[in-house]
Amino acid sequence: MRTYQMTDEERKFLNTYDITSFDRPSLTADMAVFAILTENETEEYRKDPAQKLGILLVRREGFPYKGSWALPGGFAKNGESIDETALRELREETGVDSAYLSSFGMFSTPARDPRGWIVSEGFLALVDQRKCRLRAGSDAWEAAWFTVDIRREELKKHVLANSAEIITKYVLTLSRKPAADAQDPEIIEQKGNEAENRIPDSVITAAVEETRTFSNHHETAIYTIIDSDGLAFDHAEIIVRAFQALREKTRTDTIVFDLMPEKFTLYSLQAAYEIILGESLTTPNFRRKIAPYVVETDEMTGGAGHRPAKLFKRNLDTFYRDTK
Amino acid sequence: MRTYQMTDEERKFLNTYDITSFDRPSLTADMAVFAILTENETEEYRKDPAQKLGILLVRREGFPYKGSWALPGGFAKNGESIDETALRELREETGVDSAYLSSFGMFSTPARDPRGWIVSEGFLALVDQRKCRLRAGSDAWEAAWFTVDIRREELKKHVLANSAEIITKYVLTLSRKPAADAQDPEIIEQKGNEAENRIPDSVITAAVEETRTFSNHHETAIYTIIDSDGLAFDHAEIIVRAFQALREKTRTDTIVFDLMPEKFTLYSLQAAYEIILGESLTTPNFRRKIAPYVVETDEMTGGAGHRPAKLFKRNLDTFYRDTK
DNA sequence: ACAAAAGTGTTAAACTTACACCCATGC
DNA sequence: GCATGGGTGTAAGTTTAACACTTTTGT
Repeated sequence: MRTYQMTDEERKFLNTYDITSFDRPSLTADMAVFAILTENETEEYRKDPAQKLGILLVRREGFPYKGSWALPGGFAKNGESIDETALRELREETGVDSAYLSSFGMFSTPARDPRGWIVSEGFLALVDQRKCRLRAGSDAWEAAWFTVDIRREELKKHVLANSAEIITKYVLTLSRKPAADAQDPEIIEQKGNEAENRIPDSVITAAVEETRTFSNHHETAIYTIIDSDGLAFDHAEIIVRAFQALREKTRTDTIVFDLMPEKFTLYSLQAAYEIILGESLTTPNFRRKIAPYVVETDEMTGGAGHRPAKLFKRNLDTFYRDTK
Repeated sequence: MRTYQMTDEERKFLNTYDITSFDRPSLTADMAVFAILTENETEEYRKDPAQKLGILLVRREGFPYKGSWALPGGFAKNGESIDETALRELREETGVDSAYLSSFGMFSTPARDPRGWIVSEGFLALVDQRKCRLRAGSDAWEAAWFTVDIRREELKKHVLANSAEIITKYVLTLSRKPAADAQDPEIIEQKGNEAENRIPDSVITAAVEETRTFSNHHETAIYTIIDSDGLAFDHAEIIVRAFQALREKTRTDTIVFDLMPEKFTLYSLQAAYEIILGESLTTPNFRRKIAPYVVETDEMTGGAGHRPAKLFKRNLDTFYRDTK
């Protein structure tokens, strides 16, 4: 029971209160939807197809940044929470309505959108690519998976007695996943279009500079988009920050399972970790670490030019147990 | 260099684009400003004064929730980022302009504010109480420190084969810090007021229920305010979530230093950790752990009924070094 | 046969945890 | 003397990290 009681005086205040008389921003949810993409089969019968980190982008149909690729997302509606906005957008864009979803920060740099004052809450979404059914949303006429490659480069490290400045450059390379072939049921609805659009603008590059300043015992990070070729708005920055959030959460939580199909081999799970963390892990150690979070099934893989592997699934017991 | 070029067609679009024709929310930054409060001296000459976790609240001057206590905060202005809003509010409210400051999530439940569609970004701020100079902001006529006590209570744990529901109740008790006495320079400006306000409504209680649902391998947390006596809006929920963020960050980062004065004893640092984590730590182990983050000064405490302690300060070297 | 992935065991080093112990001070 | 906080050492237990090794498959 809420003990707050409204008085007549207050009721009168609220009736005459006009919130629209104050300047206020539009609010959007921008979605960084990650998945593990499986490269096309190689000819070598032994070698497993390579796995890559993928992100979902949509091509902008209208101004501004018409024709550029952007993160899926959309405006919040009155009467829904921002999480509901994010879930609605995810559903519209991928057809998936249950996925790992969490916000990782607000993007509100002045003039980040030429249309006016628009702030975005960034959301990290992890999906199993094979469950996605891409289709065009209201503001976009094409949705596609891009592989993500983020190269980190430390440009400058200035450490003084009681202040420091560390500049890091993130070089983003997003490559459009080779067009879905016939047997791939991924694309359901996609407006066929002019020849111009068939030209595969398959690689997007961008560079974001992160300036971390330490002074007065506090850290501030500022991001500047150095170069953004074919990516709309400040989405290059949002992608970098989303990837950082993904890496951070991968280290601390067991969220990688959300990128996997229900049943998976331990090797593919390890590969997913390695892709996100950007380092190779030693198999025995990795297995010991994830052992509590998986359970063996009685199914096996087969048909590859090597020893078959047991299929595992998530151990739900330890999933619930992590209640601090 | 930004390679995006605007066409005439796009310029025309933007000139006629009216962002105000869409429904949009007001945006505020709500600040959970934490500090370590030192209780009044005890009579026992040996015993050090107790330390408590404190939070800054302001009493609302206008409707709605007139007379209730609320988190400090305010509306974002066009032309500033939300972090700038937060820093501006912190400065206005405490006089502090350099502090640990980070956002911990958006609050956007429909109807959370009776004035209309208002969403808030929650900010965690950690300050050294002794550096604060409280004063009234534009919307509040009184600011005060409250000690924070959050009691956790697991109400229900329903774990099935592949779903679970865990309900936890957080009972909040906020006690106004005994009025500043003469030698305390904390309060600079404070509008003196009617006798009614002298009655010390010194204790605020509230209860928030957290429902964590696990289904489809995903976790969702929903917060419901069960009882909020004297706290405005959904601020009881924001305080609980801010405290969770504080505890989480205390475990992973070295943010506790931001609550401490420049020079401190290892015991007071340990006490700060214990207050936040809600558990007692063993001294030798604690010291080993924080040893890399502190450096000895040549100063000592004295005058208490026990052995004097060395004063330490933060080791800035390791502060910068944590660059992953 | 052999390359690629699947999978196990062993050991040293690092870190965590628990606990036992002594020191210095003001009254 | 003694309660209180200040401070150190040691040893057991656990976790992490590195590496060496065997197994199974399709061509």
